[in-house]
Amino acid sequence: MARNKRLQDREEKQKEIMSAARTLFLNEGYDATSMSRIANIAGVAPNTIYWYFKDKDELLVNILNTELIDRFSTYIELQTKNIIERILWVIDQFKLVKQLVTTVHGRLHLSPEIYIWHERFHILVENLLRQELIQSGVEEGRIEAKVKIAIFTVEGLLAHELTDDEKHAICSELFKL
Amino acid sequence: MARNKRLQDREEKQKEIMSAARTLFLNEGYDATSMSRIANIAGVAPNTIYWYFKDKDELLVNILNTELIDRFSTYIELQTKNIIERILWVIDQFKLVKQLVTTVHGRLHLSPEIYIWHERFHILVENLLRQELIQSGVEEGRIEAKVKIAIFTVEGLLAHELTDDEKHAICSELFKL
DNA sequence: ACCTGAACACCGTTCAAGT
DNA sequence: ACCTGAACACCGTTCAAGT
Repeated sequence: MARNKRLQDREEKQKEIMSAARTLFLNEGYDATSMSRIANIAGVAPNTIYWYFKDKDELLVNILNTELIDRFSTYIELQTKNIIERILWVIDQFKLVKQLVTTVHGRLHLSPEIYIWHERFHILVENLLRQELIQSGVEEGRIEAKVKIAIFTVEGLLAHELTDDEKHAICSELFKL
Repeated sequence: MARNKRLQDREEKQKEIMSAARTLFLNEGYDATSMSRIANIAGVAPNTIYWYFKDKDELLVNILNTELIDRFSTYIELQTKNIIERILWVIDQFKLVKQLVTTVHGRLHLSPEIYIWHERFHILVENLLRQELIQSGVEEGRIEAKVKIAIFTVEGLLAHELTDDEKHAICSELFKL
């Protein structure tokens, strides 16, 4: 199975590069992380990364996707807790990705890949919030506006440093009525 | 008045640089605008900018401040219209600055100047929204949470492209009850 | 197919040298 | 005081050349 061996090697190398990029992106931020540093940690030449990924943006989108899948699958197993606790959990989880929220917004109109990823992400989260709002008994006509307010608030809570008490008060207010 | 002449020249040159930077920052974005292009339009050598401004971030903060003062002073004269119209006006005004909202959030932790500016800006807008919410009769205990939700929503409306109807529905929902 | 050294066309910023 | 040319230490990315 030479074919499979090759494929496995390729995936492994890809994962090494992504893992190096992931830690750097999360700790230092996207702009502050150079391809050279990623390559250094992954143990390859800087231009080798371009064999596995089209460019820096595609590398970011790949990391965002695996990150999203990981968190989302554990979210599903959280249906026992109440709405506010679930939303707070989401915010807490995404604290790590906080740096990248701003990066994504900033690169929307520079990278088509990121634009598409962002659209998909919003639809996903909006569906999730809509379901939560329906379940908590918000009347039909107000749901769409409330969904938008909710997602903007979640983004705000990610972008700005607030205390746990403030976060809790805001989430309660969000799902009141 | 050689002294005054000098001062005037200095301010004029500063304004020329800021005006060049302003148009480029708003149209192309902060990162996409190089100091060379700014210098080119302002008619100076790239490094001359550093005689007038400490660095690119300080240049941005200066532009943000004059922009803020301009818009804010006309906002004061808007007290006749109702709350929703006033907020929609704010969002419409800041559409131009949209690009820079993301930039500011992205550079918060890279530049102390921008960090301080952002804090001041938030306090200003929060005071404004708090006043609006008090006037529309929101009960004491819920005001602080509602203020945060309102400011996050305004930021969200700036960062994301929505239709006028959606914007209106969201603002009405924000100031309901 | 996979990886690299060298190069390209940029950055923001500094500094010695000019006026 | 004001302005500049030249240089510095970077970027992300490309490409011809190797295995």
